[in-house]
Amino acid sequence: MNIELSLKSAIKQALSALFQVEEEVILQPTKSDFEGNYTYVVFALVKQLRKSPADIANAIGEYLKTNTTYIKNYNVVQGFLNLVLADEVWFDILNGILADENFGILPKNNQSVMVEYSSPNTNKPLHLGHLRNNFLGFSVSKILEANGYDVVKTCLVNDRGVHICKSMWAYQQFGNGETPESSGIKGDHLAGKYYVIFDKHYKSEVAALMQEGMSEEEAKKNAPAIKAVQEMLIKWEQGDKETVALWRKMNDWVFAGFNETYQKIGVSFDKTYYESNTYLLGKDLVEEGLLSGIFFKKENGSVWIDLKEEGLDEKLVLRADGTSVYITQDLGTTDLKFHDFHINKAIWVVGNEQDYHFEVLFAIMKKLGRNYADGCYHLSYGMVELPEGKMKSREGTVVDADDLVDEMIETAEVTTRERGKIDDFTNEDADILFQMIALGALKYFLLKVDPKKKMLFNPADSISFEGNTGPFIQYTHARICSILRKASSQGISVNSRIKNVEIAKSETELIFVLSEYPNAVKKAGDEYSPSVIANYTYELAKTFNQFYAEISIMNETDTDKQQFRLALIKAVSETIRKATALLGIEVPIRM
RNA sequence: GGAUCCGUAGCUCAGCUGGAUAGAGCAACAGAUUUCUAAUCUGUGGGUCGCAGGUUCGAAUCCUGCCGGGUUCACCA
Repeated sequence: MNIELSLKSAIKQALSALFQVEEEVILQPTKSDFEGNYTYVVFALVKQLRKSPADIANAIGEYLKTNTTYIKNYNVVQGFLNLVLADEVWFDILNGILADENFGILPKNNQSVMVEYSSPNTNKPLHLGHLRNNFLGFSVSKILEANGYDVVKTCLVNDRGVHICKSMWAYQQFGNGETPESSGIKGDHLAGKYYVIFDKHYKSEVAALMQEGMSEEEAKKNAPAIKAVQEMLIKWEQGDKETVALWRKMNDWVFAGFNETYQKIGVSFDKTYYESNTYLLGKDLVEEGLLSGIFFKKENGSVWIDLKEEGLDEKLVLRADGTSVYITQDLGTTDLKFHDFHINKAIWVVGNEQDYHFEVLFAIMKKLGRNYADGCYHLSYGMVELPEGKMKSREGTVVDADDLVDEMIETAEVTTRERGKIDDFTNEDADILFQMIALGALKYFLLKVDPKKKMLFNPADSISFEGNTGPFIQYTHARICSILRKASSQGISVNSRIKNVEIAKSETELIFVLSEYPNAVKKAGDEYSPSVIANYTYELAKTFNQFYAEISIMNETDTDKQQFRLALIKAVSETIRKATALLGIEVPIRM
């Protein structure tokens, strides 16, 4: 049963019967300082009914108490009607949750959505910012699935362009045939190494030219290294055998490196697009737009669109020389996505520095008459900053994803070993646990903050496993499993249907929080926000721990009470597991 | 300068579709373990919700202006 809906309709009925009014009923959880579970605010009715708030509230309360079975009691404070649910209701709710294998999974909505995330460049390894992106994308995919969508996870790899040629050229010049195997360096890091080497080399060339009297601007254009890279790009586009072979070789190293990282952090894709395949797309859309008069050509041959009516500006969609710009490609790939899959919506998980780009992209799609344009959404997330400021690759302040994960695993190991609770684990099981805790901590840390907001990554906080953290939630799950193991070892099984018993406040609170899980899933889906799930899960874990500190289960002599509590904590552990799964976090049965 | 996002406790963040005395975690301090995992729990202190107006019975929440900060405004991606 959904008590909230039942209550709402009962109140609606009361309003109609008592005052002959039709009103949308909004309920809120009662603040903990007051007695009650749900609160109805009556101020809005005062003017209309010309009665005092207290009179209205009392009348409704009395009506509910006599005409429904949900309400044990009520109290009125100012215009707030606080409703205390009848004991039976708690058992109904819990039985409903226990009987529903798919608790928190919304029915299929026959809609499908594509979530594009990660989308790395193949010239350097993943860093902390990518982790936020990957965790967000993966989690949002899971959340949308739980909201009834079919989800296609995609990754658009930026595997071509000037920046890729930079690492290629530097490797050609200074690589001496080094490979991941010969150097022991992970492929993506190896490519990144040469990207850095290029940058150094290029800078020294620029500096030398400036010494000779060239302006900085000129020097940057004329440095031999950058010219060589530009030539290389042209050769690549012409399909020059040697260039393409080098490109393929280095990209393969990078992909191998990325895959290793993806596997370790537990993200995956259903479909990978490569920009090397798609970068030419979009030109036919430019043609289309020109024909329909949505785009226009300037004297030099460049193609533009006027988006002033949309509150934007004029925007270039094709260069004078006929080559694509960034947005041209995106026009093409967007069409491709909707063509390849029968999707109703497409989501791009991309940092907020591209807000303008996506505004323009969607506006153009709409003008081109693509009826899917309204289903396009830019999940724009804020930057991850360090205590000393922004991450800057040039200043070496970038936090590398692989290094960070490894450090977290080490910390998890040290912290866990210290407690001495898993001394009997095999090394293999222990390693699985350390990784689970490390990633739980990291993912939770990055996901608990509203995606839209920029966030601070403080290394000291991120390795904390106490308080509002992933490991706290994992620990709570392990605690529950420990009790269930104890019950099982005593031959006590957990019934999936429980009897009504005397119930304590910490128990009703726990059931209340449990009952809100589907709301959290819905809200997280509507807002594309894993932080809603993270905050919910923390609330649930915290409420359980309060209950745990107060109420014993295995020492309970009343078997009905014990059964009730076992069923309750089982539901809690399962809900924790389901909720954390939506965040891409696993929970252990011991830790 | 235009556009856009943000500003809540010492720090990191919730709350923002208007509701009661603005909540958590960390840090500080004081307690709880012969009892199901103390990675836990209980308590104490800590706030002009950037500032000023406005709308309303009621504003952290909505509107306007200002102050402070981020991002963006390439024939780069």
